[in-house]
Amino acid sequence: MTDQLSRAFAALADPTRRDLVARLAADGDATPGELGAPYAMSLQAVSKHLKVLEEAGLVSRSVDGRRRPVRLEAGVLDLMTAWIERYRRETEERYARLDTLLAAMPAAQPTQEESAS
Amino acid sequence: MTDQLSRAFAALADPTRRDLVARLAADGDATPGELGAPYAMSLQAVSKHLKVLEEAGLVSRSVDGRRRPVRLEAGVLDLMTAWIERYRRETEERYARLDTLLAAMPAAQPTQEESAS
DNA sequence: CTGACGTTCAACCAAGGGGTTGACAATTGC
DNA sequence: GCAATTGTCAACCCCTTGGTTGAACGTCAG
Repeated sequence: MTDQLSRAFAALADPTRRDLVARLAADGDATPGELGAPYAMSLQAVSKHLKVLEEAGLVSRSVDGRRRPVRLEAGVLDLMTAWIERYRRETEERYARLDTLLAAMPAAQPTQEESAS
Repeated sequence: MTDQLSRAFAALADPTRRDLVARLAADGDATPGELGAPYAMSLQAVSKHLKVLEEAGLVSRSVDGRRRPVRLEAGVLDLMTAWIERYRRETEERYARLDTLLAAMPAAQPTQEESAS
């Protein structure tokens, strides 16, 4: 599970981390303290979640005095949609081909049900 | 980790399972045996992977004699892209707004260093 | 200087994940 | 009927993960 895509999918598999991403997208940069406030969870736990997101490339942390503002990085999100959409499209194309094939058949050989004209 | 989106992301966090999805998308339905052949891994392990994909709603298994053909279900992929794209778009819109804001400013007020007093 | 603040690091724990092997169930072919 | 084929279930092992607490670090305010 060392590749970027695996880390990204794993990162978003956690509801808390998805919520963090959602809030960063909606409200913009925020500090761990601000981000963790809504959760019934220690700040250390939030820090760990942010680390996971960072190692997945979904988030970057800078240093500003004693604060570490967190920023959402959209790049990896693109990678993910690219992956998903590729195979979703392939599937749909295969189905489409299969449909035309079935439609072109001589209205016989029903696999489960028939619908010829 | 009980919700569908969490299960789906977790399912695709594993390279083997992503490969299974990729091959199902490219080649269409296949049996566990066929799917597992390329991997240096027991058939039981493949079966587990397929179960994870099934519980995520990414795949369905039917029964045909002693075979259990596996089919890729594209629906959940849509859910995932919908989630990701929403926040990617929000992020980009926020950046765009920020850019116009900065561009509209009177070319002063440096954020990191200052010399005015 | 000192103390409060914001954050991370380290050690620990319970639970889950990915793999194994062994046993079992169901279907097919001879 | 019997044996081979196809696949799942169950128990187990090891490593990772999400959470905890306690300590430490750097920074800002008085």
